[in-house]
Amino acid sequence: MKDLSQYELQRLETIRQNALAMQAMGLQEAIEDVRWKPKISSPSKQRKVRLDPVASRRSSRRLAGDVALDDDLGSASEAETAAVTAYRDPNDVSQLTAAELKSWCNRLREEVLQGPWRRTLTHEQDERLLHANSAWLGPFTEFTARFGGKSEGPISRQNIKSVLKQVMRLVSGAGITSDKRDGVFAEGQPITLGITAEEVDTLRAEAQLWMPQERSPADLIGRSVKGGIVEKRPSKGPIDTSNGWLLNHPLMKIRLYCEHLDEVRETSLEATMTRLMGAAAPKNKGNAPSKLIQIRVVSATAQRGPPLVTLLFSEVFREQF
DNA sequence: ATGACGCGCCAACAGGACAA
DNA sequence: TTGTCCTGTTGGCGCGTCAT
Repeated sequence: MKDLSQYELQRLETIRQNALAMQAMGLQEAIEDVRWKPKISSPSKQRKVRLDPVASRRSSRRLAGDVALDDDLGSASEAETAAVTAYRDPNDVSQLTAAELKSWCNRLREEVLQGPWRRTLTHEQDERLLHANSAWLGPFTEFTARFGGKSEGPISRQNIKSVLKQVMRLVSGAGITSDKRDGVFAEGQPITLGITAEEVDTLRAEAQLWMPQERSPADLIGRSVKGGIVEKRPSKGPIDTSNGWLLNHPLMKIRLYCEHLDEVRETSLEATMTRLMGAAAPKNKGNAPSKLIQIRVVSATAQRGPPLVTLLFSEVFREQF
């Protein structure tokens, strides 16, 4: 294992120490349970099957599910190899260190900012977007990637990327268009960090009237906004066939982040992060913490020094509050 | 010009949560 | 127990880019 930087060596050592600590606590089986495994997907019922089955036009190591590994690993010790092999998915944010998560999110935002959609922004909208990007979209992305999923779990790269693109449009004030109808949603109403959860819900209700999902989100039914009243099922007009990806999901992520900031203000950063890391009862409907969350707690406390995510968000919030 | 590959978009699907 | 709702993931397709 040559040419590894000091940082990489230190990271490998941390992973190795964690593995030993887990083993010492008899958690090896639990580690195996939560370690990445290829999903066995059940055959789809309705997805159309290619009538003329031909080999895929594409072939690549990535598409074949291959994992890129450093060639130099051949000379690594067993423990080092095991540590690196355990680190299988570079996009599994739950396995990233604080610095890696930050860097991963920075790259992702940069990627979204490179998209062709940005060329449609006016100078003013672009300035607004860049300002938000340097001010709060970073922490928003890190929080959403790490805790924005079901039961405050991580979400996929694809998911966060889709969300980011729509959020950036909303933040710039350019708003969101659809080829299913005329007009622009939320044009000239740029979202800022000061938006409240209630205001986000009003926007979601407006979104449900502008481009409704087939079934309205339950919490919005009956809500009266300037465009009308949200009904359980829209009676006529265009439908958001993307099942909420156009507006509802991105707005929900913003709301989640608003609620997170509120919680930090009302309690404390430490209490919030402790709860998020699973030490306290989860707020979602009183369910027992998942095995995954329990493991994360152990993993965080087994390390020397403060848990990584606490370190990360401490840094973020010191800047914000 | 052609083929390989990466990526975005969209809709179907999976599966957990909850209500009846 | 069963059906419905909701949210996140996956797979198919088409287009753009790059190397040959």
